[in-house]
Amino acid sequence: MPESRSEAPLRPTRQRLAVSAALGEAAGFSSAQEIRDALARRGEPVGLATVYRTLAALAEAGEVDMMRTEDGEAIYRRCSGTHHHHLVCRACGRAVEVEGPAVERWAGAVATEHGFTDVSHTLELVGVCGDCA
Amino acid sequence: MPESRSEAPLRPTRQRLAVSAALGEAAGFSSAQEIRDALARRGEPVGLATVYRTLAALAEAGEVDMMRTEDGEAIYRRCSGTHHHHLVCRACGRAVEVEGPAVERWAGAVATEHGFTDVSHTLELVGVCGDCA
DNA sequence: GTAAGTGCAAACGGTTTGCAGCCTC
DNA sequence: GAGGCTGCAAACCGTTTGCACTTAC
Repeated sequence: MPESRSEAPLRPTRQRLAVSAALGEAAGFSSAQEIRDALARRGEPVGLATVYRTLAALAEAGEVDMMRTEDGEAIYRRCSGTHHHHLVCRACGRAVEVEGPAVERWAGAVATEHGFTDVSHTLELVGVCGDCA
Repeated sequence: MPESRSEAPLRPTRQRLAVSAALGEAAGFSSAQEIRDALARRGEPVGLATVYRTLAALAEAGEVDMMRTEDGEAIYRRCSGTHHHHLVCRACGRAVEVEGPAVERWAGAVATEHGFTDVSHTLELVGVCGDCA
């Protein structure tokens, strides 16, 4: 098997650019379907399959992060410089972005301590917001 | 809405006891299907639907935690007294349990700061362990 | 006896894939 | 011109649900 190093360069087609742009504009995480809908509404229809393929490619290339919602849906966000987490209201769904330098540091320390490298983490807080309490 | 307090007592049927027992014996997380297979192998067949319904009930009752694997499968573990998180090797799947008092505290603080109450959190660390590096 | 619990199989919903045609290099 | 890329629709797969039957109380 020849490759395994840098994969194919990934052609800059209209669809790929559109998906990439949509990801850039979205504030937080978006699901594949949301991206598809947003683009369709904007007059740049892209097949759902293509959205999934593009997202998979971007994730592979390390340009986007992928997470799972509580009910198993995949959601994506462009890998932004600032890494943050979400505090979500389980009643109304409102979400607040929070940063946790302390957590980041702790994660790194724990990983090292156990001999792990190249560690990433996922953290999610779920509760009831003031309005819904 | 009347309820929200103690729900129905949950009848101790053969199936429920079996699922509960299987969860107790499993070291880490198990998927619904794994539980079903394990029970079937042991000669205690339980319908898949029943396994799902039982797990949902146990989760609702706070007796088990539910998480999602990277590919969207739901996995469950009995809620042990000590709340801990997992550091998983993305190559061999080995998992180490870690505790993070700092994280727990941080989560509580952030939640309060934003007016959220009754907050729970999920945290997962994924990396490459020493053996696989 | 009654309502909760169970099994089966069909329905679901998000994701993946096969294939014929289109488009970038 | 060749091979990657796209769209469509069918296939997948874990999970949920409708319904008739069984069982705990």
